[in-house]
Amino acid sequence: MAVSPPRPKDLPLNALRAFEAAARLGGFAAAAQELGVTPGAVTAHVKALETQLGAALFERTARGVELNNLGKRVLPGFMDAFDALGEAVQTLRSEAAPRTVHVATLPSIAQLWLSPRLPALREAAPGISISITAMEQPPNLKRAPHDLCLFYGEDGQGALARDVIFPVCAPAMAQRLKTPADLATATCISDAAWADDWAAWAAQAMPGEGFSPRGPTYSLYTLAVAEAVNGAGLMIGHESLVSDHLRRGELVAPFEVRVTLDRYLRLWSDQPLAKGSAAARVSEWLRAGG
Amino acid sequence: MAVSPPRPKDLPLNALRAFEAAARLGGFAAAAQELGVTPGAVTAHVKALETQLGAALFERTARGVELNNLGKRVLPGFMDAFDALGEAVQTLRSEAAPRTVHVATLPSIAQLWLSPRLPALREAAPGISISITAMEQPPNLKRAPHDLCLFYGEDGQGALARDVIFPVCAPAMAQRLKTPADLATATCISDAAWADDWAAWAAQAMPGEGFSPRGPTYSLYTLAVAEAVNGAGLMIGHESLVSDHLRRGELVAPFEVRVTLDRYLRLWSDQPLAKGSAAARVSEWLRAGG
DNA sequence: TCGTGAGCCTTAAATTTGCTGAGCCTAATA
DNA sequence: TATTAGGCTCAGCAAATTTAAGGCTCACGA
Repeated sequence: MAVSPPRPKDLPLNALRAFEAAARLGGFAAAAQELGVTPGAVTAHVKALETQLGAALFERTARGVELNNLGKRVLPGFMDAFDALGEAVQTLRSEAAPRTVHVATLPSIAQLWLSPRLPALREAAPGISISITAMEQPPNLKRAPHDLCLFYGEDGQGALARDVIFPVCAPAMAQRLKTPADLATATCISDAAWADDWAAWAAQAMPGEGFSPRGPTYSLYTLAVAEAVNGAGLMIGHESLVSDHLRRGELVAPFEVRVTLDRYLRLWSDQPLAKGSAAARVSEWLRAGG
Repeated sequence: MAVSPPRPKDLPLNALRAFEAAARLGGFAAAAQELGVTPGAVTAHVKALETQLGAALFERTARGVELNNLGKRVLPGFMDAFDALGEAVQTLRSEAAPRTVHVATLPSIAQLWLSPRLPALREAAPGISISITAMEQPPNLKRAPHDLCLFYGEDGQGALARDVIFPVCAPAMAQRLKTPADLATATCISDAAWADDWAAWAAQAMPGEGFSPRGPTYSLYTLAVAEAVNGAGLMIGHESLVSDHLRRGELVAPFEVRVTLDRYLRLWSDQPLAKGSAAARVSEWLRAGG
């Protein structure tokens, strides 16, 4: 009933986006990651929103947050709205920079698979500029500013190659390794993100032996590859990522057994790519095998 | 081709909203008003957006700005997206505060028409809290946080009353006024926003005389009414706004001629009001004549 | 059952970002 | 030539974000 101040400010846009992300992803930390901010910022946004509304949207438990009834009722509307906004932004981006393609991919794929193909790609598609963003998790293409995603995934949709793994090492070291049993005395490098690789391979190569690798763990696969080349030990090679090193002889596969995982190197986009667009041309070129 | 920084920030939301508002309304100043910020902030937002895109969205002329081709192509997508977002926000507001109704109206209507009805409305609808925001122009209900708009307008949709005007003054002064010709020697108060009222009335009451009022102009109609009650002069009364003063005898209409304008006191909302919602109940009560 | 560790949110202070408000500039109007 | 309307610039200040520390549970193992 009060006469409000001259400028009744609308609900803050960024707070609404924070709410939508947190609600959709089921937590403030996940939302913070998607939005590229810290969890504290999400906390502040949601709290500001709830204060301004005079009603809570989440139930706080020490184990995280959960949408309450009000939040559940309004979430779909916001998801649709932000989806529409994301599409408009994608359109804007591609119309504003029609000759630029943004690719999101794993750091290891970026360096070991994509980077070696770029010179030929630039030659095949002159005038197209390719920007690569390395990240650990595939982004939500409806929200993030990327045209193409290139990641490993269970889904076969848009697969470029099956994920095939096998131990690799420097040629000098391979001479001492005759059978998988020789691994017991060798240094086995692990990658933090793909910690299960050794076990997955050993399950087929040395069934029933419960192998667990002993050796250093690197957080960057690329670093592990460099160390293996230097003779620091064996590591699990992903065919797509080490084929260049194998061809050049910097790495060799000392054992016969290759394990095909239920996982694919996938290249995908959100909306169907506009025919003839830069993103479509890059995608086709990569699919055609470079 | 460069590997981007870890957090490729998306396009800033507020800048997109500024662009959408400026594009839709055809100027930065208008957008600034709708958004409740200064034009300088809109300038900065749009510039930031254009810089980040690497492409202009507006053509700058000294006479204002105009959308360029790129802007024209992407505007519809953003209008749809922000419309959807506005609807989601409206839903959120009404679900979060189901017993509150936000009304946007002219300051004069707020004080002279709405305010006198509020006590009875509160009694008829206990538990509903009514918040009134006074503004000169009807807000865009798709964007502004209001449930109901109450303004004069040409459109008859949702009309509560026709706009009928006629001179009014304090009773003491009325005794000296026998015919409209006596206006020549009287003080005729004008309202800045309704500067044409005297001419519109005179055109019918004193045809062919080219009457133009001499006397002070007030920017607030309510203030003009108070001055008229004090005997400061005659003013044009709008029937809906001065009927209470006439009934109480604080003002009288010295002449017979009443002019019915092609204008209505209108009450409207954006989305159809949910049956039984607080806004719907208030709207019905006001339409029923209080 | 009790510690211990990990995950997740919150808080407070420091920093960065963005807003305002007054003045300047340009072009169209009178 | 004066005036008006609209957008731009920049110094000073307010608001949002980060950073770092803290608290609260759950899950695990003794």
